[in-house]
Amino acid sequence: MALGTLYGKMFSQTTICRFEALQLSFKNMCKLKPLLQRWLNEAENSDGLQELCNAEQALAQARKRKRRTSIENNVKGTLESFFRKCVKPSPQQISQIAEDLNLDKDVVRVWFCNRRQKGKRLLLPFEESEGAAYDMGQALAHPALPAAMSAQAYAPVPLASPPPIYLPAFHKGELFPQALQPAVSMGNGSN
DNA sequence: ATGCATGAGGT
DNA sequence: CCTCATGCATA
Repeated sequence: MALGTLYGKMFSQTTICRFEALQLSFKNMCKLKPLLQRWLNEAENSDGLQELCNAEQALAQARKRKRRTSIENNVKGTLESFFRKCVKPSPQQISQIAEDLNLDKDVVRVWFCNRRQKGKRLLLPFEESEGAAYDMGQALAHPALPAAMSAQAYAPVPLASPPPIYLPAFHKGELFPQALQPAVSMGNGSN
């Protein structure tokens, strides 16, 4: 709220949380860091006193948002398997899947959109310069999945040497360290 | 902390 | 329709 009244930009608990957990895209984090850091600095030296800046949340949400449909776990599992076969199904395939699972077409479409987005925010940071425009959909989480995906940009791994490119179970905090460093110094309030 | 949703900007 | 940045609603 304070952030909003001070810089005009308001952030939700969701965004703050995802920022702290480094679960935003690399670009997104870079954009947000300066703002959050600036706010944090001022909030510290100012002896916390402007916290009282009114925050009228004229929740004039006249918009009728669709209620969050809850997908059952077993159904999610099925969707996951479909995703592994094809990360970007055609509208027709989506309709098909939707019918199979007895779900709304849009729900399935959005599920795939979100699934792809989820996969990207963790992998993108690894992409080094170069024109390495892989389409790596989900290299992590599946150390064993030679799927039939039309791998077109993957290393022409001969045979006999398991390529270590499948990063072993890593943690969010181990991703882009150069960006993490400055971020870490923000959180600890003691010293 | 996260899952499903919305909307803006692009094809 | 997609990607991306975001967030309401809920686990």
